[in-house]
Amino acid sequence: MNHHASVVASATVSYVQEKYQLSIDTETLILQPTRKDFEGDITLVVFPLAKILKKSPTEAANEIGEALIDKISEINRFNVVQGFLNISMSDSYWIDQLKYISQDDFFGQTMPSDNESPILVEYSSPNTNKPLHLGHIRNNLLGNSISRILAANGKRVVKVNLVNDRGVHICKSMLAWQKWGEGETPESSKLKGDHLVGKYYVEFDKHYKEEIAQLKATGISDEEAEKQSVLMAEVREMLKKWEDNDKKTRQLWHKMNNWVYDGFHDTYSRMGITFDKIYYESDTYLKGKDLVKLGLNQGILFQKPDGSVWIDLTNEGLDEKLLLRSDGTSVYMTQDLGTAQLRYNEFHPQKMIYVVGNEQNYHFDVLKLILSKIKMPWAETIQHLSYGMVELPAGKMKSREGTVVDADDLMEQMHQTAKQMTEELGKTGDMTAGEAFELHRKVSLAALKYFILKVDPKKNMLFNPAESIDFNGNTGPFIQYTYARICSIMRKSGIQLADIEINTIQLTLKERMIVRLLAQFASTIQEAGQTFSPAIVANYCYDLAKEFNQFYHDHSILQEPDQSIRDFRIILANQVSKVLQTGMSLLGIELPEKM
RNA sequence: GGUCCGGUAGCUCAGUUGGAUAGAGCAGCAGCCUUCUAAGCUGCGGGUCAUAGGUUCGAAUCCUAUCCGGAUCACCA
Repeated sequence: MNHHASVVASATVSYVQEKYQLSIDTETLILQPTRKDFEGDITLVVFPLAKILKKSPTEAANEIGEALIDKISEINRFNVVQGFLNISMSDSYWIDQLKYISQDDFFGQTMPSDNESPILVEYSSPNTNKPLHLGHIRNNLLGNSISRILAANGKRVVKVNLVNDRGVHICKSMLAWQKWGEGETPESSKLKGDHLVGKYYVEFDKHYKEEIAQLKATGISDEEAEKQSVLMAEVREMLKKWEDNDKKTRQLWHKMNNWVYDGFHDTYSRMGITFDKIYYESDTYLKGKDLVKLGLNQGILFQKPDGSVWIDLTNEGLDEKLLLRSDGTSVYMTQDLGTAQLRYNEFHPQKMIYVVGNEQNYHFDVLKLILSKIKMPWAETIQHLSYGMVELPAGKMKSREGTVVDADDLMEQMHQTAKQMTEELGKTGDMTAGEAFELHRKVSLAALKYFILKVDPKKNMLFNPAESIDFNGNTGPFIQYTYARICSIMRKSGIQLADIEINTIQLTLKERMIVRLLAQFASTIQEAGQTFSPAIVANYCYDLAKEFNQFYHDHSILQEPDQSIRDFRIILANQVSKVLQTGMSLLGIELPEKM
């Protein structure tokens, strides 16, 4: 709760206590920021109270309003509209708030406590058979931003990535390269490693489809054709060799995976994505079998006659789920059980967050259920942070059908757009080539990141490649621009902030609004941390920037003749820039000082 | 078919534990640069909050049903 809200809440509670001997909880009071059309800073919704006090809403509102003015010197005025008590805090209250905020270098953030156990955030988790696309961008940006938001809430965060570097799909790329690659390398083809490998993944699919079509032409069923496919048999053969540690297969696997890692490294560093620890599925894919054994011994799991192991979740409204194949090998779920335990043993985290698309909701429901059924005490530390798909106008992105928006291409394309727009606006006339490049980079990434992160994570979102991502309006560059404007004022003022202080002045409406918004920053970060939603931070930054731009338009700052007012406005502007900087950094967005 | 998620302006999205006349941006139209950066600001038009019931002082928000869209329910990961 914001400071002024809690002041009003506790005063109201104690008034009701004293006057009526009724004890009410501050939580039951409904307080909200006053709507713009009415005068006031905070509004108490009186209907529930009126009921308790057995008075009409208007009567109760007036009574409480009078009492608040009486009790609290920071409360100036109030007005009652229907059942709403609109309360105005005094100018000096808001000025004190700004003073307090501006003296706190880490305003809004909670300092980490050392002895607390960490929060693990798993995200990205790419496959090494194809380059990253827009869906991965959303995953990476969300994971990265949520990690930062949790850190700002005083949590110790460990960012982990589980690379899916083995399996049938990897073998498809390998086989295709072996058959048709003619020794092509990233160097010889001038292709980024991940794109080169992805090319052979698509290549495999093309040949495989042809083969199936030919087989089906002989009059057999789909299923039968897939069984008879020579290509697929070769892939399985390769996977078998890989599992048997066949030297040549492993060499090829290493070589191609390293190409991909080089490519991923470029993409990650361009996006500003980092990890504290990287797991490889090739190291962990055999784990989890001991947990299955435990479950069998406990009688939670059962074995079918063919030897396969299952769990029956029909009582929970789910289905039966396979945990070990009849040949004793493990499946996706088995591995995830194993890696969860591995991480628990390694970090003893208070929470393990998995940033994974909502298509895997079912998987994580089952994962948690199994763990709690076999009585792992840490089962409830697992949390699936489920986010929606990025859709194209034609529907879902599909790698094999080529309907994907490639991450590298998109970033490059946006960089070029930023460059073009910046030049049209004549912004880079006095910049060196290097400075201009940095600006284009920051602006284009801000546009992309903000575009993704401003949307509520759990919702699906749409990206239309035909329309370029905006640079005006509710966008990252808009917020950057606001920041750059303030930086410009600071440069021109020639003032050291330490040399000026805030005096008591009369505030304009806009000035009040901005201080009020600034004061909400701390609770915004908390809410974002609790709901795992960078969108809340993004929308807050937009509101603040918009409010400031309106203020900027009809208030002079440096030209203001009254020194107290001028100093106040300089500190106010500076504080807006600090909050924007912090807020945007939680989204992984950099702010340029000139643009 | 079962389960889960979603449906708010032409388009993309906000809308806090149920609260006042449902908000932004884009697109469209009309204005504002001799004055701290016009990537900005101001104004106009644009809505049956999918539909129908219910709960109550009060519903985009909660409940029920229906319609539409998506995901998922593999000895794939």
